[in-house]
Amino acid sequence: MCGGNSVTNDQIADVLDQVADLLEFEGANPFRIRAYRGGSRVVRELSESVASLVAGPDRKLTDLAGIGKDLSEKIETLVTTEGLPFLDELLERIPESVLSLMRIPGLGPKKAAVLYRELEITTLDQLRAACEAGKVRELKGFAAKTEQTILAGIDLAASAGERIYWAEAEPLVEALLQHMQNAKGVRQMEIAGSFRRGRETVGDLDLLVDAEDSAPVMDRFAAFEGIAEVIARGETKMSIRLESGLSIDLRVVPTESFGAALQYFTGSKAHNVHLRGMARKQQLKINEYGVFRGEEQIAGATEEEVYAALDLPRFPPELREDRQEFAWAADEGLPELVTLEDIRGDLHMHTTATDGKNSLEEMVEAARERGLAYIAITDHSQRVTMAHGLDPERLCAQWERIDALNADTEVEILKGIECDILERGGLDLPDDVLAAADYVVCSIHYGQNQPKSQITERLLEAIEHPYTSAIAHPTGRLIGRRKPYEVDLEAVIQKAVAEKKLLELNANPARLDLDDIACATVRQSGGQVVISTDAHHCGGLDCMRYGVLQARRAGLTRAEVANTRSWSQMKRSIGRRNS
DNA sequence: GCCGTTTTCGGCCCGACTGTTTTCAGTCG
Repeated sequence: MCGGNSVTNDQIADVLDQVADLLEFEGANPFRIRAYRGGSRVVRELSESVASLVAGPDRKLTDLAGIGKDLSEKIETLVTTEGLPFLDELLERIPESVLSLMRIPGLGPKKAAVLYRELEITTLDQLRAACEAGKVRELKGFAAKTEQTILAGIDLAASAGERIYWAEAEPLVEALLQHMQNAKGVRQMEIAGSFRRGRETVGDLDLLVDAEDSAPVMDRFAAFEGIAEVIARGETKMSIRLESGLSIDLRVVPTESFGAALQYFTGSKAHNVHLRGMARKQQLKINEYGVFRGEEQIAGATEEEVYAALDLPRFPPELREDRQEFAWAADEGLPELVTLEDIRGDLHMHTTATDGKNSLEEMVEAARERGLAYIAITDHSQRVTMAHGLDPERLCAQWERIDALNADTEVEILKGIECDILERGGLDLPDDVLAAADYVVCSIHYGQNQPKSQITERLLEAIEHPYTSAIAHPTGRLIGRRKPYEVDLEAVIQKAVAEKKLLELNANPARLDLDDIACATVRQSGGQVVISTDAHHCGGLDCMRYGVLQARRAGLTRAEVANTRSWSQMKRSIGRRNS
């Protein structure tokens, strides 16, 4: 196993993005810029480490679509020397801080370059001063209005690019749809964009409306609560910004184009670029109004129609990232993604015995209301003193209550424990206690500052332990506000697959601890994920849908999510020694 | 800079809106 502090995929991708930004600022060939951005995306979304790919003899970087001779050489340089001379050359010509100018809405590379060239502006503070002195309006291509826009945008630039959690956007989306329902002449309405694709976070919202007349729809849109400004308003398109800083785009389209527009505005951009490239090869053209052969529109009213015109299935929005979906469509067909209805049990939750807010009985009742067939009660173990973790005696007392409850409830209650992985390694409860549990999920709460190799070793040992069922928080993202611990996730995933133990995808929307890329890795290696809520109160059980959304983005099917099966089926497939 | 079952050169998704313009470039999604 290769350890050490090798360059991560994210770090490589960041460098490629920075090169793209700088090239853009220099006015380089837009397709060259796109190539760098494309390369960045490929690296960032790759489920294996680029560093190990470079080190290994069997595969080449150029095998990856979008990575050619030049990019592969630059990436290899990055991996082996941890630097990139080409980036250094660019930074000699352009101060890094000018890139912050491009974060101002409406200020792109061309205008930013003019500001730098003519006024030697390199920072937002200098730009503000120049605007206030009226120097900017004197530049060619600028005028008083632009100067005003820039000045107003400088404050926004500080927070630009901030994304909100999908779960935070959800109530806003519902309020917006509710509000827009009363607009005159609305025939269909849908939120598109990254929200529809179920991304963990969303940067803005895209509302698509099918209506005969756009004016009343736009008037209604302008009256949405919390609106700070109308950024633009045309015949078919309107943009607003809320006081919270979030912007919402509205598009009004005719019925015969609604499907094409929905497809177009759902994205992702990379998915659409790929799709349009395919269309071009078939002498077709796709835009937000439909699919066209010459002048003739051959599809557009529904998404099914648009995709069918290209001989493609309607991709679930969660898959539209130009990862593998087109290859799947061409070969074995799209996976049938797991749904919330498939989920039969929740295997991680807490009660008032430790740090939960509701009693055992209340959690069972809440699970019954949500139609779950089984749940595991997994309070903390004794080491977690802050949460009043359970020692063997208290745990056994809880299990007696569970036995009694199981006698007359339709929800099967499993005797579980969230057993701590100790700082020195090993588990927090004796083997004879763990052997008597139905379900043991292990996690790290202490010693998170240890070196990566040591944390990894602790997790690997826990996976190997005969009485464990699953590992919670394998990426270390879940640990409060503190910095997540560092871990060799690939090694953990490989081990879990080999030992037939489960990796938990936590459904907490703000702290998903297996991202879609990690899930995809589990999927590719033939492993199993368990989606759990880690609920600390009854309402927390509702989070299951966020976990399902994340699993769908990773392309996970019903069969690849363990808790879609009955408990008796599921426990047979876990490589845990039976007591 | 990437890519190729028409191509190793010449393409590369496509349209709306704004502001500064005398017909369009820049920006955005």
